[in-house]
Amino acid sequence: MKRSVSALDWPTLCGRQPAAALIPQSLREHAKFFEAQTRETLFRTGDPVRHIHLVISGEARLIRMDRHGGEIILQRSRGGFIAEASLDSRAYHCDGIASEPTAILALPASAFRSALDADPAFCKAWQMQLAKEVRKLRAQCERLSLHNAADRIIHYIESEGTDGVLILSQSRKSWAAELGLSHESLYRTLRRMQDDGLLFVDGTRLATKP
Amino acid sequence: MKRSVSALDWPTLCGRQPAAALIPQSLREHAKFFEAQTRETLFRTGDPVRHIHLVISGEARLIRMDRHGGEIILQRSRGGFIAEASLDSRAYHCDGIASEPTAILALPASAFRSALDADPAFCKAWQMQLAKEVRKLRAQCERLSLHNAADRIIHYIESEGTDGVLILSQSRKSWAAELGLSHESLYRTLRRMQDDGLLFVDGTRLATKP
DNA sequence: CGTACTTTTGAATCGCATCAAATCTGGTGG
DNA sequence: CCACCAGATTTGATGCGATTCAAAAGTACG
Repeated sequence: MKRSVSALDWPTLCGRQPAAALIPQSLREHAKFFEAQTRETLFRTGDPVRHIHLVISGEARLIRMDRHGGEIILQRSRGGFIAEASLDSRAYHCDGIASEPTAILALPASAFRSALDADPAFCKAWQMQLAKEVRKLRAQCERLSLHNAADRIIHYIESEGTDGVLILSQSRKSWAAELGLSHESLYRTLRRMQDDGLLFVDGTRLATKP
Repeated sequence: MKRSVSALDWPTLCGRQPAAALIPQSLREHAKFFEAQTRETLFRTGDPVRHIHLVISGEARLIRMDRHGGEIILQRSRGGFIAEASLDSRAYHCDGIASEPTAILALPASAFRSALDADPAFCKAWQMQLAKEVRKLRAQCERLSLHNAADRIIHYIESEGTDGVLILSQSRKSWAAELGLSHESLYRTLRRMQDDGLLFVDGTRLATKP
C-alpha cells in the first residue's frame, strides 16, 4: 500500500502540489506515498501523531462528532497540509478522513521536526503556513458568527472565492455543514437569493454579480 | 507615552507574562512599553503592520464589524500575543483595541522577523505559539457550529475552563458576543440551565458539576 | 447623585432545524 | 444496455429557539 517516493518523482509531485516544493531533501527521503479511498481513515482522535500528512490530490478532512452524532468539519484540505498544528501534540484531537479518492504524502513527525530545526527556509515556510491557517480560521469564525444563512453564503464567496466568484469544490450538502447550516436551509436560501437577484448560480459557479 | 523597556525591568515583565521570557535580547532592546485605556485603538484595519503586540496585563481584542455594525470578536488576549498572524502580512485585516486598562509591549515587526531568523529557540517557540492559536481557533469554530446556546456554553466551560469549572474573565454581555449569541439569549439560557441543574453559578464561577 | 453600562425579564416575530418524502444523479453490476 | 442503489438535491409542513425590540432594575465609578 504505502511506498517510498524514491520510486516516484518529486518534480511531478511538486508540479501537482506546490507545498511539496517546500520539503527539504532530508525529509523527502522519509516520505511515504499512498492513496486513500473515499471515507478511509487517516488517523483517529487519540492516535499518537506519527506523521504529518500532505494532500497531493483529492480531499482530506479533519472532523469531530458533536454530542448527538452530528459531524463537524474543522478543516478541509484540497492540496496542502492537514492537521498542521498536530506537529507539537502527542495525540490527535480530531479524526482525519479522505472524503474522496485522495493521494497523500506521509512525512514522519520526528524527521519533520528535525528538518525544521536544520533548515531555516523550511522553518520559515512552515511558519507562514501556520499563520495562513490562523487567518483562514479567523475568517471561518467570523462567518459562523453571522446570524443568517445569506450573510454566511456571501461571506464565503467573498473570502474563499476570487472577485466575487466561487467555484464550489464540494457538494452543497457538505458545504452546508461547513457553513454551519442544515442542507435544507442552504438549498432554500440559495434559491431565494437567486430569485432576489443577490446571487447568480451556474452549476458549481456561484457569483455575487452577474 | 511610549517608552523603552530599558527603563523597566525584564525579570518583572517575565514574571507577569510568561511569553515575555521567550523574547531574545536582540529584540528586547527594541521593545516599547505603553499603557492603553479602555476602548483605545492599538491598530486599525488597513494599517501597515509595524509592531507585534504583547499583552502584559489587561485585555486586548481583535475585532471586525459585520455589515450591520455588529461587533465580531476574532481574538481576545489576556496575557500573550495578539494578532500573531499579522507578522507576515503587510496590513492588518482587523482592528485591535484595549477592552480595559491594558499594559502592552510593542515589538517592531522587522526586528521581530530578524530575531526569528537569528534565534532557533525563539523561532520554535513562535511556531508553538501559532500552533496553539490554531487549536484554539478550531475549538472556537467547533463551538460556533453547535446549534443551541446550552451546548455552546457547556463547550466553552469544558474547553476554556479547568475540570468543568470556569472563572469568567469578562462581562456576560461580551461573553455572549464571543459565543455568537445575543446577550438576552445567554442570560435566559444560563437561568434555564441552573433551574435544570445543568449548571452551577456563583458570581464569575461557572461549573458543570456541583 | 448622576451617568453609563450591565443584568434581567417580557412579548412578538422570524429564521432555521427537523422530519418527511419525492426527484434526480452517478456509478455498479447483471 | 438497463435495473438498481446510494447519495445528493429539492420541496413541503411544523415547531422550537434565537433574535429583536422594549423596558426595568441593578451596579460601578467619577
